[in-house]
Amino acid sequence: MRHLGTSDSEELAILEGYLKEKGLRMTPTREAVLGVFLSIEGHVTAEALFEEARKREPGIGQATVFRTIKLLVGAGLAREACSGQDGTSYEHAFHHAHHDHLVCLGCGRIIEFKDPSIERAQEAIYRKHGFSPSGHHLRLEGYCPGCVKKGR
Amino acid sequence: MRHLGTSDSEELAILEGYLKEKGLRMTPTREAVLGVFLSIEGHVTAEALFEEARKREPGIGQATVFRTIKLLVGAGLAREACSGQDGTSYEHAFHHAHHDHLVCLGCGRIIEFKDPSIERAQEAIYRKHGFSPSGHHLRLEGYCPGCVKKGR
DNA sequence: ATGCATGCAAAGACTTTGCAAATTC
DNA sequence: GAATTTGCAAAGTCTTTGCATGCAT
Repeated sequence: MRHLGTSDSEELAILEGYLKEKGLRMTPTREAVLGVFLSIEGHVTAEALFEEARKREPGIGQATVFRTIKLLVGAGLAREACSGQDGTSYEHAFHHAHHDHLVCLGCGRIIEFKDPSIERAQEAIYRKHGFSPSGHHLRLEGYCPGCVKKGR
Repeated sequence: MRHLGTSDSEELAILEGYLKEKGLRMTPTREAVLGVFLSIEGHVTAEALFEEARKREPGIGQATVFRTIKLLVGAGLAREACSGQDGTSYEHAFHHAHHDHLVCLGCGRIIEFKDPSIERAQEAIYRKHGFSPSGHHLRLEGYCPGCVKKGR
């Protein structure tokens, strides 16, 4: 199996800390799933994570992947990105600047972006209503240039 | 069964036009599902729609509700709102000003708002990437003044 | 007559759960 | 050694599909 690189050691430490705090254990399987997750940029479905993880840990089961994803979310390393018809997909949540999504309804392409003026406007909304901010999701849907050209 | 009110006649006409265009037919069942959908403010899950529709058309089947929702979406009357663990929920898409949501994670309160500067910024994002806009979802999460005071 | 619509039940896709064996601390 | 983790398979959700019957045109 491939080992986690040094660049992943911080995430590994976070997961270990989270597990210890919960009285849970670090295992090779969990390390492998974390490694796969960190090696994939962008969004991963549980299915994709399972396929990749199986290359490193051939005997791994789907259930373990699902269980481990929940741990990663709990540890603040992963975040639910969106639920489509391929199931829920996840994205990096640590050392990964917050961004929003522009999704093509034609081909499924996802573009990540961050817009300061949107962020500022959101802060204003929170202030106006006296809310303490905790997080947000913005998803813009439409058709990309390619799909528009093809007639949706 | 309850009949559609005059205020719903515009939506009814839209659905009829859409169906005719597709070579499909308007039926009492479809009218009932539309009526139920229009009578529910906010978000509806397919399950809730089924339960309500069954009160008006006792023999209606789940499959018909699912099939009809897709027609409503196709006709531009409904829109997918979000997919959670209760399944996908839908909201009104016609004559229903677009709005975004500010959600309190403490008490579940939902405040609807609309912010012109956010809308403008979103249009700019679409233009910048050459996308043809189709819709968006913005959900701001946090804690409302009351919950903050109570210590989350 | 032709073909769409419906309800039922079966199938499908995605996720969770139960359990005995293996592994970790 | 005690308790957690794992893989497998079964069960659970939510949604879609197949099909015979019923209706509309």
